[in-house]
Amino acid sequence: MDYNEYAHYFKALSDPKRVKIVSMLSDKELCACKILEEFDMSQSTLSHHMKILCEAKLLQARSEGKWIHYSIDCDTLKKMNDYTSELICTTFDTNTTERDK
Amino acid sequence: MDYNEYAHYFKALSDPKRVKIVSMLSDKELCACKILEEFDMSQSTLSHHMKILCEAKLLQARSEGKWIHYSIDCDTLKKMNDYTSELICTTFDTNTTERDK
DNA sequence: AAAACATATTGACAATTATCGATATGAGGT
DNA sequence: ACCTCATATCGATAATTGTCAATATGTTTT
Repeated sequence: MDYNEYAHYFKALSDPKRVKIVSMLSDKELCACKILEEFDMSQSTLSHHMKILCEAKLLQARSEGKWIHYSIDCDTLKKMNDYTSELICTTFDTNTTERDK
Repeated sequence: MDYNEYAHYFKALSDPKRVKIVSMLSDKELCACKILEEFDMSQSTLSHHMKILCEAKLLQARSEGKWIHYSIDCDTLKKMNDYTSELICTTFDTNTTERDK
């Protein structure tokens, strides 16, 4: 387990605006200008957030003319999902006493 | 969707040491002193990290004598898991062209 | 070539964070 | 009562982060 790698993924989602951006991309790809419309934030700030999400590989970017289309990088999301799955499955159940087992 | 709530969860795991702490608790509960043994960190710093994890409800604490036993809060982990699951399932597949469909 | 549009980068600043040593609290053991 | 152990809190500091305005880069349109 590379703790740094996972912390990097989670850090990318540690800001509510970035959570919203990723959620907006759940079922489609969008260019930055469309994403910006949903926020009260400067263009440079959004660009900064997109960079963080791409560098953490939560998003992937696809250039087309003057637009850059962003979408979710499923491989990374699957890794995050697997991580939390394992924590749930193997967790010691503190709500169950020895007697109950 | 409360973006603040989810950002709070993810923020708690945005530090590699906290990822390690949560992983250590994947199959058992541990007191802070046992966790501290695995780190090169002061006791006050660990206490700070435990507070962040508990306040984000990723961990729960159980007092017993002079010890405090920490364990994973499954409800929150399930929420995080569900969030990433939805992003994976409903994601627009950018690796598939219109022609392929 | 110039204007317009989409995005990235730079430089600055305030707010937040991780860290430590020192100290406080609180529970058991002697 | 005192000492020890486990944990929390406080105060300080260096590093990181989110934000903006200004500017740069690159593409399309006129």
